[in-house]
Amino acid sequence: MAKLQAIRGMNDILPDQTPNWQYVEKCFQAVVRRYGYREIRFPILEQTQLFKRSIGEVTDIVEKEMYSFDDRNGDNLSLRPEGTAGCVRAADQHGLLFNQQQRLWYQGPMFRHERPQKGRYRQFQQFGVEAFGMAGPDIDAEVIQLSASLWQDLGLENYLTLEINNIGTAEDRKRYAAALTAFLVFHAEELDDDARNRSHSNPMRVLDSKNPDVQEALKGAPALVDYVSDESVIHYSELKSLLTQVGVEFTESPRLVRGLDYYNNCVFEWTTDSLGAQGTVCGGGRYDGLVEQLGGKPTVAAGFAMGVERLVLMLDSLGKIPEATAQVIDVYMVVVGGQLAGSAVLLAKQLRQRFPEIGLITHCGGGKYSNQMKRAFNSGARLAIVLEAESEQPLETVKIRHLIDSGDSVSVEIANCGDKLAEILGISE
RNA sequence: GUGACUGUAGCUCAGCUGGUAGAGCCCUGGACUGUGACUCCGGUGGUCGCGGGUUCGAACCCCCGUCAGUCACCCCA
Repeated sequence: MAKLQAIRGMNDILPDQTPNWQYVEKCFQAVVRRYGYREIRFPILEQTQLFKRSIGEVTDIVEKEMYSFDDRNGDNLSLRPEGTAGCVRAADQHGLLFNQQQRLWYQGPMFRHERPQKGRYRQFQQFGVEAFGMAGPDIDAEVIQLSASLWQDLGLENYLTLEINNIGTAEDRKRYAAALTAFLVFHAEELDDDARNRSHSNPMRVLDSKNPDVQEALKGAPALVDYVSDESVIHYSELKSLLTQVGVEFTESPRLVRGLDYYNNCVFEWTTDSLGAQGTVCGGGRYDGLVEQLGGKPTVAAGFAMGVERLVLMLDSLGKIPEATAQVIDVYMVVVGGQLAGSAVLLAKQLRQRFPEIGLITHCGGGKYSNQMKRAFNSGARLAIVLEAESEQPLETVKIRHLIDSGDSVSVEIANCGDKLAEILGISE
């Protein structure tokens, strides 16, 4: 019988790696707290319709990457491929949006059926923030600044670059898309199949094609800038001014087009060249029309999401994860002789009650002294408490041995073990 | 979804032109050591990703399929 294995593209994160994740999570939570964002949690499963209506019917995500299925009631459900749609649905359903401002954050797994690759998995973890009810460019700037704060805390500020672009309003893009389609149809012979197919369905996606021939053909194509309304232009230039004032560097990328339909006005991406082909670590922008599109009252919004796997990969390869994040044990209790098991569990219980912060492993499974000591050293503990019977008499003393500093050991009466431990570990009660 | 490369013990790898597998580390037993780590001796562990085909016989420098990984395309976080 073949061994069962994890679903392709869905990874187990093992104990050696989890401290790295906890480190990133801790940093992220510290930053969002600093900016006054509150956590929201919403289901991993939603009606497929939610994603079709928000992300867009003709996007790659909806067309070929969603995990969709009929449940036992015959409802068509999908594992969420991103967080914004569910966040909007949840916030609106519970009346958090109408006539209000909200700063929200979330974290959790997303699912897309893509071919796995470094930094791209079928189940992947995202952090995101969404801000509702604020129309000005100041909230756009805040959201971007928040992400920049995180890079600073993680020590990544020199490894990520910010690209921004103004994609105008939905109306602007409708007019632009028409003009672009006309251009692409005229130049159809110079395009590749992929570009040709998109000329009608999603012409703006053709713009960021990596095919040099396509890029060559695009010379002379109508520019989005010329179709963007004055209002958008002003909003965008105010955002740029704010970013400059706050010291967030950026480059403008006229070709930056996000793959989800709900974005409008300013969009942005943080990218790195240290992750190979999956260079985008964080992306977002404004989505003023989405709430209404999903049936809510018109509510402006902006937000972003970042890929945690990519961040962890980056931090790991750059050596930016502090040593101290790994979980360590403080005390390893060595128990030689089966008749001491009762004394051991009792002492351990008392110590754990008295020092709730320390980590204490009691050796289980018996074995001779030398092997237990070996485990004690390998555990990384600072101290070993040694319970060893000298005779048939009840145990009166234990040894406390330094494992890291000196190797010295002291004998203490079992009743005074806690006091001695507090003294050595410098715990004040 | 497309292409290229890769897949041998828990880990890192070796295996000459086809004849049914080895090393180091790890783990473990013992010796030694004033009770772990040095040194010495011994041991566990692999139907060579899986399934077929070619061959008297393939881990193999043969073929096909399949699964998985890596990288690129694509996509996006």
